[in-house]
Amino acid sequence: MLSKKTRYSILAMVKLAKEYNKGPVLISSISETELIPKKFLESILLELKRNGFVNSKKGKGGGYYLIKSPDQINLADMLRLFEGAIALLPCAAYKYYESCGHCKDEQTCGIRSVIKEIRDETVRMMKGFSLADIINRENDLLKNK
Amino acid sequence: MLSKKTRYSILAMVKLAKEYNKGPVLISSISETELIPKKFLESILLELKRNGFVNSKKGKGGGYYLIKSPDQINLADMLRLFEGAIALLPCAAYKYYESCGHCKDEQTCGIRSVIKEIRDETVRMMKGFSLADIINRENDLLKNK
DNA sequence: TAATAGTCTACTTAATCGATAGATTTAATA
DNA sequence: TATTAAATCTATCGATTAAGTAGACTATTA
Repeated sequence: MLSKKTRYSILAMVKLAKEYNKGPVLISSISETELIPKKFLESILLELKRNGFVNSKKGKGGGYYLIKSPDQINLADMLRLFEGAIALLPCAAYKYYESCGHCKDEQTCGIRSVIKEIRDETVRMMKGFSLADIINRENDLLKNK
Repeated sequence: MLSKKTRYSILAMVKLAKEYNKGPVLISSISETELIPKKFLESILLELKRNGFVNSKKGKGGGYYLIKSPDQINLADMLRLFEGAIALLPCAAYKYYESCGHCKDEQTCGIRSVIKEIRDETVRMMKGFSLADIINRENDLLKNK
């Protein structure tokens, strides 16, 4: 299950994607519409900024905004930031690889092998979902209602 | 990432699967070959027993053994025991459903919709991997080495 | 009945999660 | 230039969970 931090970051990013190219969005505006504790959201947005997802403008008329276009940001990127590895085991991860410290030979470990297979498919799916896809999905669901 | 508890339980179950129909296996034997702290392993096996995965025999010649055959126990079942929901969001879970408390209308929430899609595929994959599959995989990897 | 092996209760310790408070810096505008 | 609006930084906090340990107890069987 995703942490609140990750959930909040996704909610915030989708919100910013909806306001893409419409100027900066206030923290307090995101906080209110998405029901996220303001102070907590501040720290999340700051981290998103440090990692190149968003940018901000200080002072009057300031706020946060997406740097890249909504179809250039996918779920896999966002999850990795706050959750770390996508794989279920460290020995099956690429970007966050670590030995599990249990099996004698990683190359022939059956557990690792199947977990890797799951990981590969999960990453493939997550990369296939961008912020733009999520917004389109929402519009489709509204239409067919 | 899976908790140590879950990892240890998978290691222990695979071990028991390898010894299926060969009589009870000692906690200390599992602890030693799989490098799992004994006391911690005790509590894990107890929980696996309470949940119908294994059974035990006390006294001399005792130990733990699988109840069901290794091809009848899959990854999804095992993960759910110690990790809870497989879905990344509570609103996308079946067996552990909870409202997320953020969107106005769950039926048209784009985030939930894509997370559900990922969940469905993940569960499908996990159900496809049994303890027997993991052991077969290991044998295949050894053969092709 | 002695030895063996699982079971139960109760801790402990460290890390992480979720969140808040308050002071500071930056920028726009009146 | 003073005022105000925003983001930023530092620091801390309480609650929960993860990981693991200790030790007494119970059941089995040779």
